[in-house]
Amino acid sequence: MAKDIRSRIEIDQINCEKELTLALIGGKWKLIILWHLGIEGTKRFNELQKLIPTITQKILTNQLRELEEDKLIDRTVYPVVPPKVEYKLTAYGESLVPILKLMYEWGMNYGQQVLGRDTAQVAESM
Amino acid sequence: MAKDIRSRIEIDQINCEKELTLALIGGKWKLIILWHLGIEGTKRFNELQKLIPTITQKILTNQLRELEEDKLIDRTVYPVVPPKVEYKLTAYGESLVPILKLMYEWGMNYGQQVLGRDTAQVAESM
DNA sequence: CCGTATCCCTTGGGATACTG
DNA sequence: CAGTATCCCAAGGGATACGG
Repeated sequence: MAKDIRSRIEIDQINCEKELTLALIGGKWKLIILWHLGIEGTKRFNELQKLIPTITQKILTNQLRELEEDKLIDRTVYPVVPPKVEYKLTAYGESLVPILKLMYEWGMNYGQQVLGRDTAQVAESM
Repeated sequence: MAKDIRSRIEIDQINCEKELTLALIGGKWKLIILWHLGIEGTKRFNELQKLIPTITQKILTNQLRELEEDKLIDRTVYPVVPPKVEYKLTAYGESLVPILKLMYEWGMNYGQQVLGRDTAQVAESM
């Protein structure tokens, strides 16, 4: 059911479908989350937390919930103690990866040419 | 000089270069502005205002200023009365258009499949 | 381990009015 | 025509603490 999604992103206020895309990836941490899941595959909650040290638990949960609601990631709960929860991209999420890569390349170029920032080491670490 | 840009988008807090890209296009109206300038070419201030009826003058000015600061658009002032100001994409702005088109296509697909929204008429109007 | 529940605060965006 | 100048608001994000 798409009702929740519609309400979350206020679809009536979207002028064009590219803004819908932006609305889905526009959260402060969503790009990194999608990137890690896209490049490195399935991750547990605390693995993501280690990969993104400055995010708080609450916000990580929040961002993951929204991505799940928007059908970009899947959440799998294993009924064990202690809890184990895994996140991975859906087909929709996967189809977004090429765009993320383009954004990455464009941003790297821009960073070097306009900001004079060499991003080689960042590129490696991601 | 890139100092202003750095400070505006708080470059230290960018984890990866795709977030830099997001930071540049992430304003509420920037995608539409870039789109119009990219597809239809140079526009005057009030032409943009007519194309985006629900934006206020202040916000339009603000978004245009930021895009200009970030070297994505050029602003040309003609010293005439009444004033005439034209906006158009820079080379950097142009290089962003393919990404916008991908976002547009992805969003249209997503809209149809996940939200069940037929976006044909929107597509025509843009 | 993987979350919720509170409380707080900044920032982006907006309504409105005025001006060279 | 193309802007500033004020004032205002809601929402997203964050610090911290607690729970199954």
